[in-house]
Amino acid sequence: MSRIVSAAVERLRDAIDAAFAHAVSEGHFPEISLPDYVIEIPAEREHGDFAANAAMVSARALRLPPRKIAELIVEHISLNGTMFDRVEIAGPGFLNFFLSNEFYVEVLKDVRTLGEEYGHSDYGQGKKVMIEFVSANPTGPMHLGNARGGALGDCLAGVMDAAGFDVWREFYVNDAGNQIEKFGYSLEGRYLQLLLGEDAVEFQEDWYQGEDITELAQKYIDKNGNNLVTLSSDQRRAVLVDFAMPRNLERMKEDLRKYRIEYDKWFLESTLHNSGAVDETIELLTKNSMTYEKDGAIWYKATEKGAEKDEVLVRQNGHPTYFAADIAYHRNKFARGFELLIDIWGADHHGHVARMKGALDAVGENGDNLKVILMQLVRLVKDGEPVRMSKRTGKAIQLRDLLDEVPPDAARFIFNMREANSQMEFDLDLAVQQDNQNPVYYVQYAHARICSILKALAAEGIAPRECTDPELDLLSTPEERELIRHIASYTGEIADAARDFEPSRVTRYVITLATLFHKFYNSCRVKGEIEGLAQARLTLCLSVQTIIRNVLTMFKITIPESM
RNA sequence: GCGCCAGUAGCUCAGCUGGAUAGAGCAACUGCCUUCUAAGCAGUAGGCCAGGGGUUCGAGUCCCUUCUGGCGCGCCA
Repeated sequence: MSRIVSAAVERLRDAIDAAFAHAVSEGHFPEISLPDYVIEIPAEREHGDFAANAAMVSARALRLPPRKIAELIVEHISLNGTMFDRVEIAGPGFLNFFLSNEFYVEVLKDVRTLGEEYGHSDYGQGKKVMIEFVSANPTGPMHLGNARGGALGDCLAGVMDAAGFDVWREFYVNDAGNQIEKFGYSLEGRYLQLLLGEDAVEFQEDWYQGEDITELAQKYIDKNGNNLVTLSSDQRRAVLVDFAMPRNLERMKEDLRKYRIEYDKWFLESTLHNSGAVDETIELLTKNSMTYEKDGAIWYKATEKGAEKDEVLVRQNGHPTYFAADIAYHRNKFARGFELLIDIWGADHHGHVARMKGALDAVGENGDNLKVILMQLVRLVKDGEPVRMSKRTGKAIQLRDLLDEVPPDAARFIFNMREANSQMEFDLDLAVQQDNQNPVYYVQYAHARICSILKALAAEGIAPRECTDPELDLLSTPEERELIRHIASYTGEIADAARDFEPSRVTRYVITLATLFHKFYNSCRVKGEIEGLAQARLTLCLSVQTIIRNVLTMFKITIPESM
């Protein structure tokens, strides 16, 4: 478990607190406790490796100028046993601390020891977390939003796993309810039109218009002919849905596999209806006085939980709504032992979030244990122009269209460069480019370069070996120091990304790591240096290589040895 | 009308619980390969952080307000 940075900060804080207490005991300060202060990494290198604002935040309480307080703290501080060897007072009263050689040496030894475990932590304490993502309707192909949701959910799962959560990936299949009804009518319509002619059925406007429906109907005919024509409409639709939906699901699984997404479970909504879980949930809400009847429907008192209006649970026609089933589904998740539920939804569902949390409270669960990540829309751009339609089908861009053009490496990486909650532009030209500015290549290239160094040295009979502390101390150029500091912050970055449910933090982290490595590469050589320094730099290269591998593995992106 | 999200360089976006002179990539211009991969690096230029108030030692960050954009407000999901 790499805790070097947090341990360093912790010990620094202890030292500052002790210095303050010491100064109080000598009567320099009144007997008050030090207010909360921050230890952070300053923007400017000259301002040290870490800076504390303790003197400034306590100025008012102590009725002393910040710089005077800072001076007294510095006079009484002991840096023995910390990872720092120097402190300066700067600006309005910042305490700027400088890391000692010991820190840099320890970081590199840590990465070497931990290897592929480097970056992992017990931040999540083994908490069982379910990430439900994509969950596209099985009535048709997946769209571009599903592409973003897939990359986001799968990579978040990787981050949470690394941060010490017990992660489960799930896809909720809406194989019941209204849209399945509509799916049935749509299939039936096309089926009859194909056999009896266009005018046999009036194809309703709100049915599924996509060509995939016609294709499925045609497939059924190819296989079974016209055996449904004489059946009742109910029977016909049931047979067609039973035929078509598994095919749609299979196709979705196939597309997602191409996208390198595998789920622990595909959960069928129909099982909730069949098992009585939906009815039971409605009964429970009724028992808790959270429902009433109006206009022949059963309503949930959402307004009692702060919502603007109440919601229908059971329609006039006796069918439960999506909302009712969704409450039952989330109860089911908790019942299976998941302590934290993460749902990834399109931002157009934001109105549903508060309702869902409130409803979970209403059935005796804690709505706070549901975290909904809202994902803003993606705008596809090509040649600087927005792309709405697929060239191939003339219809809205599908996940499949995207993967036809963009390699999964690039798609997964680019979708995770932006925060979920920001509208993003997906530049097709950039994603497709194999040969220049594509950010995923930038990172992969750093890895390939490291492999290349290793190969070049191996050709001269030089193999990496463990370095002594004095040898690692040789890594003292600004580029080397900067790189090592960034390496040290990796574990914390993973934990922060898990805390914020933001895998994009890790993406940006690894881009910066690649940048710092490329800078190092351009200013320092490995091959040809004296043996000790060459080995120390080799250790540094291997550390970078380890982290790039860990990140790309976590994000399921390929790791090329040469490019 | 009400609600949610956003507005930072020409473009796409960072800016961690408020901290010191606001950053990166792309696009533009200038340099760097007889030496470990130039898919790289160094440099120049580019900003009233949408506008206006406020909170405080200190605001891109917090509060109020106006403007602009996206999305919601179904017995759809």
